[in-house]
Amino acid sequence: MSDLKEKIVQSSLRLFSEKGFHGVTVNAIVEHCGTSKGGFYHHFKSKDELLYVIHDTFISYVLNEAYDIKKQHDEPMEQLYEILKSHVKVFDLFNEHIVVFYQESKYLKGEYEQLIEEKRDDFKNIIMDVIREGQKIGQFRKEIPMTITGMSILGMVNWTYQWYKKEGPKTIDQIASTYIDIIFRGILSDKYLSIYESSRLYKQLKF
Amino acid sequence: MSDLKEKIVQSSLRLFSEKGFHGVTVNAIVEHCGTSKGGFYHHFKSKDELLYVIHDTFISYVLNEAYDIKKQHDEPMEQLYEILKSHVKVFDLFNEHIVVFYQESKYLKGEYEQLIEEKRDDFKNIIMDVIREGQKIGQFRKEIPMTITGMSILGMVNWTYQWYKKEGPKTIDQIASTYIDIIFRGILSDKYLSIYESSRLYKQLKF
DNA sequence: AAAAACAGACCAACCAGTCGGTCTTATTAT
DNA sequence: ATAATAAGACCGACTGGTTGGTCTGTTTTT
Repeated sequence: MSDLKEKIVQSSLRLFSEKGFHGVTVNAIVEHCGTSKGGFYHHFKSKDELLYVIHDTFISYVLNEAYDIKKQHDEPMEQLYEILKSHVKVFDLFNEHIVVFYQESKYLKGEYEQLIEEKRDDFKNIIMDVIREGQKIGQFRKEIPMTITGMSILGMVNWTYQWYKKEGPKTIDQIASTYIDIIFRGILSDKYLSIYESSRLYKQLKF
Repeated sequence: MSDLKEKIVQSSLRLFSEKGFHGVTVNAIVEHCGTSKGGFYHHFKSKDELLYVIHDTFISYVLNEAYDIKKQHDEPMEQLYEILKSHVKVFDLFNEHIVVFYQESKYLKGEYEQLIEEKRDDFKNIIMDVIREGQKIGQFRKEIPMTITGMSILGMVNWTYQWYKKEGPKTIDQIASTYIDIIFRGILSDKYLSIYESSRLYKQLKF
């Protein structure tokens, strides 16, 4: 990716995450990074394409992480643990991407919308599969509905974008640890809760 | 509130929640509810004021509910239980308000923004106070940080707007029950977890 | 008769995107 | 090596359509 294109993405991330997609004009973007309309439209077909690129960069990264983790671990408990840990860390790496992703995805047009939705669903399904499998083999409690459990976890984690600030008092590791601990107590079966509490996983957590 | 004003709010709720604030023109709204520009601007100073009214209706309701519950119960555990139960139910009553509230609040201007932010903070503080008090008297686990715990809960619950559909397979009561169960297992101290599990509160839950 | 409720043509501002042109870098021909 | 040429990168004035909001006038209610 050329220097200018990267610069445009960075500027727009900053501006979009602050003022929203519709609160930022193309002129504002090119001014912010010291280029021109011509420069912008040389690298992007439209403002909508820029929005898509931002979305895709983020969701592709998250999705690949999840795939990798699922390959490297085979216990649902460990898979969930690692996915959560990795996914929360993304809030440090892709802070601005995430704000845009969750605030502006409604404004993705046509094909762009579909492409992102697919990957978004893929990620959701990975989580759901982990939970289903975990319930099946008795690691997770069977009495609570899978879908709601999955959405609870996603909600707790994804909501982070609403309040997390890099300069804030809590590190991203503390946040991840707290999430994991609440969730694991909440959804692990009694048997596996005690296994978990005496395991390496639990000891890694830092509050 | 006059008939037409109510109609305008209803139409705009429908349209905003589907297409977003910037995806809907004032003309689209007046067309949808069979009035005119004149009719619209007779009742609202601006499109921005309409957005504010929608925000305020919702957050004021939620806030009052929380205040009432805090008065009627004095145990943090019960307060949290009732607030969660009531707050989740709001997704049935104010489905469209909520979508607009969480998607478009960035576009509130000037004073409107401040007014809403205040009430939003008030609500957050109520939750935080309940958790702080609960930790202090030993109902909630002390080892996990209060702020993150609070935001976890808010996240899990608020995220509901992203996926809940009235026609969906899960009732709002099932969802509330699942949230409460996961959260209570996650944050209650061992002593109070067993109290909770043999209490009336637990028996009310329906998965 | 006066005030409030509503209608709809009109306007001014704004903004995504275009287009002809310039400058810089890469490629080819001599 | 150098001139000639092509290609890519970038500039910025301009445009055409859109949209929030206004204004004058009409109807309905008090």
